[in-house]
Amino acid sequence: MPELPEVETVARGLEAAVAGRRILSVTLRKTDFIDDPAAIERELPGRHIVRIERFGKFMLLKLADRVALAARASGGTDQAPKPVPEALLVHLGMTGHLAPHFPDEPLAKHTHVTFTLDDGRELRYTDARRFGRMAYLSGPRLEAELERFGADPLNVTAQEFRRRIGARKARIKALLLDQSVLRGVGNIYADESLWKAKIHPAKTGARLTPAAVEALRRELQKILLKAIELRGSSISDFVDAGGIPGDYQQHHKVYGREGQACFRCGAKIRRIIAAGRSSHFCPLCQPAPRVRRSRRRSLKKTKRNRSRATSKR
DNA sequence: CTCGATCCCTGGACGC
DNA sequence: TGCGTCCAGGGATCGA
Repeated sequence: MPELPEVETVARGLEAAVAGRRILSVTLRKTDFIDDPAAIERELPGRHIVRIERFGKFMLLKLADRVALAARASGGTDQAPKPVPEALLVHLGMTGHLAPHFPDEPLAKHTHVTFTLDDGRELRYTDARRFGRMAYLSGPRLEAELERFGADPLNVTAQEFRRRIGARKARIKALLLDQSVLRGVGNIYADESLWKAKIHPAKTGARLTPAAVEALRRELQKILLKAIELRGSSISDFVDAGGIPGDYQQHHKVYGREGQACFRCGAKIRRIIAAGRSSHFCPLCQPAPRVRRSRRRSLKKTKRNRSRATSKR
């Protein structure tokens, strides 16, 4: 499942493989994961991909600025029009792949988009579950879309991390997964960094000590960098733009290790659902937060459950 | 503001 | 072998 390190790996591979290429034509098949399919068919043919960047879990295929190209072609003008940023956003979801292929390679199952390139190759997007997303955006709409997301976990400062985490009443696991808090962290790296920082996933941000918050930031960054170095985790069918799996899954300490011994203390790794996702942790190294439940609240809950049960009949 | 529930989707694991 | 069932999960959305 592509998270920050996996997306970074694919983006780097695509940067090396297709940056500078021109898109000749677009073929769409299933389009229910595309924001505006007609815009892609209309805007992309003829455009140069200048570079590929990662933004959170998105890849941005930046397109050559039209105005600059037009100005250069006409030998310049008296005014200098402001360049309008344009990009194709690609989110790989759970099972998305974006990779160049030779046209004689058979079309893989679930290939939904093909970009024919000016060197004869095809950039193909396949996605079995179609949890991914694709969108062509430009100008203010592109900027507005990117503004929805939080800090890049690799660059976030201690101060900003503390501001985004330390004052929140939500569970730390939910905060790490919330893309408007941090962009790029998913379930694997959330669990791995919480284990390393010895923080229980159900602890709230506000109940973490400043030292714990900073430890989490540092461990998260170290883990993400190491995972990028190993070209990501291949736990389902993740492969990079060249079809090669990553190696970081061999370094997972808790993810997918339910019932196995903690590498630190030997206790059995447990799995709970937090923020609607399975969360793997060590019950000894990552002690559960003390639940301070008021009597009033527990009564309320009982009452509500009872009324819900009766309303069913 | 935060929560859980629900939906989207398909392949793979598992039980019989 | 083949069927049914459950589960995985990122993100949007809704109601509490």
